[in-house]
Amino acid sequence: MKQQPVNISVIARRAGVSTATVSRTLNGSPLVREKTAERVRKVIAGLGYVPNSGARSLSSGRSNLLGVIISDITNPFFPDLIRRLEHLATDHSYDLIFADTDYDPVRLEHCVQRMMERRVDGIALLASEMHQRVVDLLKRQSVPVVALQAQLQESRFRTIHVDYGSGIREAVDHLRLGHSDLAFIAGPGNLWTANRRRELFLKELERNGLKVPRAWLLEGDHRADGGVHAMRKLLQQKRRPTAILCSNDLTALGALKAIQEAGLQVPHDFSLLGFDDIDLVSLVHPRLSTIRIPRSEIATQAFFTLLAATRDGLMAAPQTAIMTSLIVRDSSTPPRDSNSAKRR
Amino acid sequence: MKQQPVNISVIARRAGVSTATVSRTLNGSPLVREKTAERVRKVIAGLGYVPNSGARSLSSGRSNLLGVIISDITNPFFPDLIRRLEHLATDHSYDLIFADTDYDPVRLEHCVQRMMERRVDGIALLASEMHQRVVDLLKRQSVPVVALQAQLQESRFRTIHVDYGSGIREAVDHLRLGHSDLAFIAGPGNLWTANRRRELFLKELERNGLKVPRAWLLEGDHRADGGVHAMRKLLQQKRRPTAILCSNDLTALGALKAIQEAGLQVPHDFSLLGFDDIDLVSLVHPRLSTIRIPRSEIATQAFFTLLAATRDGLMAAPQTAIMTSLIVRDSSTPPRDSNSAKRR
DNA sequence: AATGCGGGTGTAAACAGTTACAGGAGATTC
DNA sequence: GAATCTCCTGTAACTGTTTACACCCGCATT
Repeated sequence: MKQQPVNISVIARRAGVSTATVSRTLNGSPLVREKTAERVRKVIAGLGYVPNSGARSLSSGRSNLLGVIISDITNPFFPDLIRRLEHLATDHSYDLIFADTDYDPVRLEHCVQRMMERRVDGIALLASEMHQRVVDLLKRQSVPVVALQAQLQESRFRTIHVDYGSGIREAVDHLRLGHSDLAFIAGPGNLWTANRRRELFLKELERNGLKVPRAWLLEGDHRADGGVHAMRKLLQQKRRPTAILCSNDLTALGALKAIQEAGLQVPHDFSLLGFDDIDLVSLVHPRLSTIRIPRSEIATQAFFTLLAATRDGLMAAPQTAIMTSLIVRDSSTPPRDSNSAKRR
Repeated sequence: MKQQPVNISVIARRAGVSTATVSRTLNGSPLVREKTAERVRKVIAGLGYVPNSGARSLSSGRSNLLGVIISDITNPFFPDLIRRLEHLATDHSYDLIFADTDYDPVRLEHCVQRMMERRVDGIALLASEMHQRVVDLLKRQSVPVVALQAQLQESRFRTIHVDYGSGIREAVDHLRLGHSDLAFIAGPGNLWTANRRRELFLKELERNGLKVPRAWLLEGDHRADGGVHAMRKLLQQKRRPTAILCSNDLTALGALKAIQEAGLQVPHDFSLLGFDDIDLVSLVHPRLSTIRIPRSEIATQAFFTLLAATRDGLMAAPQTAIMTSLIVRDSSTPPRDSNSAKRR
């Protein structure tokens, strides 16, 4: 004697109405008399009925699911982003299905495939280790996509434009006055966003008549370890830079660790700059100066872009560029000519 | 002229078979002749057909979805856990739907509700701000649940038993030899796990004939800020402890920051111990000693417990207790009588 | 009295799969 | 030569909702 499942028709029978009326009540349709709706709601509460969203999306064509794909949830930049996204989503009665590619393009492909099987209403593609296969997959189905990069020129994909340049300019301006020997620890070579940052950094230096020796242009992996290793390599060289800019904060934290292990000090021996402005950087000692990327704005823009793409298709989001900016803390010496009031 | 959707019957028609055969091919049933399956697969690839998992779970009764609920993805303890869980899930062709309660019992309730609507095959309840309403909700539906706490005695819920005691014992033993003035910065009072840790800590001290003055028993919030504030309060007191144990690593990091801001040093002025062993603690200077909770084991046990609960219902997981243990790094002075070889 | 209107409700056909059951075609057994 | 078995395939019922459409009823207009 299997207990019979509580579905919409059981509710309908018990409330003495049709399934249509129950459905309408559930969806807050104005086409139900308040008195009827009340009765239906009472039965629902009484039986502890929980609508089946699978069936729901099957017949309505909308899944109320959003897919989020990131490279590495272990990087504190992402949890924050996800949290914001999740709150936005649930506030609009969407659920989030989540995937971590671990920087692996093959995993990415599988993620996308699975999300399409779930018929997600949109995908926020916050990883940047792209693959042509993935792009093809996405193009084939017509699911809205927002990505963090301009790399996806495919018409249909909306992209969130982050202006790394503004922050990098401020950073170089900030350092230039006290330093002329700058090093850069880049991110992994297969990440679009990492390459972009390096590119802009070099371009900005050039604009200032500076040049980075090959040996001071290192590659990390956007994790702390990469920063440690790169910095150790830097410390082994006879000639050393006086300031170091990193492709992200974790890298900078790793570099800081390597510096401290070597018995040296920041900012006395090196000025150090991160990128992202994760909360962590103001927790360590000295607190890191960094280029802030406003995560919350990214989440907001990603979400509403997707929302706009699903609802009717009208009203595209404003799509303003997201600006980055320098946050000066304690890991970088202020330019020599700054007034002493700025020192702590 | 709307383009017609590619569904299973289109595939069937094109391949000259019935939908049943396509379905069977899709699910790798041995009841299809290899030659037929091959033909079907070719058509599928040709049309770029993506099965609809909503419809799938509607008729099969299994959603291949797992829900994960945590309190605060911003706490580095969780991303790691989630990552592991996600990898396990995708390896077994499950998807993860994710929710962050933000320590709010009401959010928790909504999460659970939404997950039940999705007909998840199981819920990993990794948050501990429980509510009777939630328990009732879960009891009503018969969805498998694993929780991180013994609080849920409801027969049906599987729980993962983490033995905080073992690590705490080691920690107190470690500190006892050099210190007798211990303070504890607890977690938020509505968290079961936090209360448990405090309780066990006090019990362990008592066992050693020690006692914590009321003023040295502070409450944090399991974030860095809480640690900072608690530590500042501690620093204002005339009489100060010589060692501080914290309810989690973020709290300890906050405390460390407050100590350093006050111009004091760890471990010279205070020994400091964290809890969790997030990667971060070996990134700061000095690296924190801490009580390790093996996250990966928790994820593994959670996942396989759920898996066992869905598949047939047989073979319950081993359910061994997960042991915690002390990891000594640089933030705690070794006991006075230890030989000097241990110093760095 | 006929017509129109609109709010509230029911009927039944989708939606896209899975799967119990039936059955056909060969091969094997009696 | 019939019965049985095995392997493969098809038919159709079923999963739980949404929603287009039809309909009814009471009221206001003509």
